[in-house]
Amino acid sequence: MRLSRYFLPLLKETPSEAQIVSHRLMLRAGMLRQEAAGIYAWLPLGHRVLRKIEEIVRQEMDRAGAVELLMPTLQLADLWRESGRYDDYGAEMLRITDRHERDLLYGPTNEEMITEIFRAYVRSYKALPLNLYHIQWKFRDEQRPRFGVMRGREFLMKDAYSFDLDEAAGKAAYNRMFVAYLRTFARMGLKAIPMQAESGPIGGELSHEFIVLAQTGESAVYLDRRILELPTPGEDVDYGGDLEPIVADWTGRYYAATEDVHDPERFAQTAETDRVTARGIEVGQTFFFGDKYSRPMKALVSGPDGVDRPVQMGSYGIGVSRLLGAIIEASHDDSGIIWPDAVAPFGVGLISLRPGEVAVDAACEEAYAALTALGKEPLYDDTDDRPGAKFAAMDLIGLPWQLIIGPRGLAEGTVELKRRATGERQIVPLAKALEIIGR
RNA sequence: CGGAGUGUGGCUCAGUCUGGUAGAGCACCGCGUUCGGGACGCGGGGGUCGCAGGUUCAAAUCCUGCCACUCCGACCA
Repeated sequence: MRLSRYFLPLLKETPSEAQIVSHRLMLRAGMLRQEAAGIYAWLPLGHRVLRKIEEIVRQEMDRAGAVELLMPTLQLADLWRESGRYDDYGAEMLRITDRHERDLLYGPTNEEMITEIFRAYVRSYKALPLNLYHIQWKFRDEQRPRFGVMRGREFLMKDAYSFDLDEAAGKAAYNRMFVAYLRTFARMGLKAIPMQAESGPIGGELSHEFIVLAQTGESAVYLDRRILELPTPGEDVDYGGDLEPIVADWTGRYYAATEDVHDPERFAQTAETDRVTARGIEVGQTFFFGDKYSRPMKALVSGPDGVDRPVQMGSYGIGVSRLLGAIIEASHDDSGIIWPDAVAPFGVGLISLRPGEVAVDAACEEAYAALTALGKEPLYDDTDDRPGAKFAAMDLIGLPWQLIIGPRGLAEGTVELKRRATGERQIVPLAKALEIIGR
């Protein structure tokens, strides 16, 4: 992409409404535009990152055996009356009336609808296990939206729902999602720690929150340092096998809890040198809630014995849009964002220090073509801005590599390659720079 | 939902107390000089001062009502 043809409205000054660093940087980097309290338009740069995150989530869900579908944002109130949650949910639910005076709502989550879909088609244990998920916009009418995408009213969420015949199979399904979550967040360059959680309005007893550690996190967390060293399951993890040992490692060996469920006495049993008090951002939550919805909504399956029983369910959410904020909170410096390679909106920022000068233009075009061929998605700054402004802009938007081409270096047969995360610079021939980026 | 604030050009803000024909910096457009870490000069465009009433010869400024947004707290992917 050529910057001269792109839409990247950078802000030099910080808009006054933004309090936390991720919100400030997203606004300054031209990723986001607030349209109302907690409601945002995703500008091209932000949209690209959102898509990258979505794709990682999708790949890991698919790998774990979940099947994607897409449910609507609007739902009939009657469905929620079946589960009893229409009244329970309160003012956070955005309620709408259509022209026929039918009660609708903008979905804050989809347990009811997925249960309705399931019961319409599935009768037999032979169709199980089944896990259906979608990535769809949700709306929760927060009393006080804030922190940009960290707590918006409209947000993009991946929600998966598992269906199993009995509790043991249901817990195995829960474990598959648990492992998939460990992998998903790790791929985005995040340290996400699963912690015992209260299940809140979703219900159920088995639940974990996945918390990203960041200084600006919304809640206090307490954990054993050693949990940070646990290995993330690899790409080759066997989702058909027993995942309980992995889950047990992450949930049973070391203390980790949010302030809601923190138990100081148990925490005190951890060696003082291993005790860590930090702040965290919740980026996902898993629930196993058995027949909480299937029983009232009569989602029954018959087992091998021919007897009907409510299907055992779990649900598994990831705050896709919130993850952008969480990643930035965890990865930035004074100059701007530092995107992990896997979610970066562009792989390389190609900076021409002197557009219009023949040799510089030629070298830039060569680099642009080569980077594109490498699949590195270069963003080519071919504008007439001064070098200083270009460097500052590139640091702000945080692409992993900066390839800087100017007349001075070219006279020596070199270009400059900068790694955004470390600030490390190498003065090398173009071919060498391309080779390093391509590794 | 309790408490506290703020609405003036795209952004950051001054002007409001003490009423008198709307300002600065950045951004934008033109020209010129510049050009390896957010340049400079000259010229220029852009604002129903959140909305609606009211007071007044005169309202960004005073009064009333409404709306939106932000912050602190209680609550949440």
